[in-house]
Amino acid sequence: MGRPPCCEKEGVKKGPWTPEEDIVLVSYIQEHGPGNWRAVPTNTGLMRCSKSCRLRWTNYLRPGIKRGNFTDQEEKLIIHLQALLGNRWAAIATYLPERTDNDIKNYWNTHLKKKLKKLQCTAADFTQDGSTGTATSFFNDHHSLSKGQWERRLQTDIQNAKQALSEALSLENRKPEVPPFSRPPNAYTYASSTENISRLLESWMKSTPKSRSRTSSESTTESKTTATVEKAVMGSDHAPLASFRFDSNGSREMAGTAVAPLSFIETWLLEDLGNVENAGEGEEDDLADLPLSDVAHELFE
DNA sequence: AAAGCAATCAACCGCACGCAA
DNA sequence: TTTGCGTGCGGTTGATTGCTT
Repeated sequence: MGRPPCCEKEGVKKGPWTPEEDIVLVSYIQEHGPGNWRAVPTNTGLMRCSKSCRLRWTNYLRPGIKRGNFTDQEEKLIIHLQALLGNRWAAIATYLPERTDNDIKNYWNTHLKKKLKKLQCTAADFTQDGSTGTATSFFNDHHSLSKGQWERRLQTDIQNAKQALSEALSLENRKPEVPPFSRPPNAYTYASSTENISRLLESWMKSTPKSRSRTSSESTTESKTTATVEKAVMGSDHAPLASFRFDSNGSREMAGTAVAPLSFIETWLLEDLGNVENAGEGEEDDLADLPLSDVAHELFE
């Protein structure tokens, strides 16, 4: 009884993906579109679990993924949304379409948690001093409540967020543009995948043999890998577009790539954060001074 | 230069959910 | 209604990298 494993454990490769495997996966998805992941290892010959293939695609190879340092705005948005939604990383990631839930989760666990903890200590110090430091309000808002009150409030927050999200989505649905990730598979372009892999290969090749262990076959093929990727991904019936992002009112421009238009709630959050940012100095204190619940109640009631 | 430690992040694991038969 | 499958999600792990001593 019980569910069978998603794949046979024996003969399944684990660990980091090689560029060659990435090529195979991207080429396959380029042809068939994402989905039906169980069939991917069988049809591609990849010795990978279907889940592993899906994860590799969604977290790394998928078009439009931005990697690298989080901007101040992104950071604040994550903090804001985490306070509102809790550890619902997938939901949070919908407001940062260029970041994966995994990325956000990692960033939260490695950077933001510590940062907020530090802030919490600072806030406690402020409170003890009898001052009304800005960092206190957020934490007082949540921590002074009893557990039951806090949970009810959280439920309300979640409800509000859901409502806001559906409103935002309905607003976006009226626009001709459709977010890239909600497009049917055939509407995807894979230029960004090429860029992703090229970037990946570049960094991979830049690393010294000392810093990165690899097989001899990998090292002999690396010089031609980038070209192979380009060929594999670009040399197909799917004409690679320069960008799958859109440029319209409210969109952002990043590294020459137009970014999807801001949703209603995202705009609101960023505006709010912008105000906080401009309100004065002591950014870290201001960070924690986001009256989430109250604003949400006022805004969405 | 080398060893030890901490930080980071890609990837894995297991559970939950939705849907079709 | 039940069952099985495919997929999504969040927590956790472990390899790698960078920093400190």
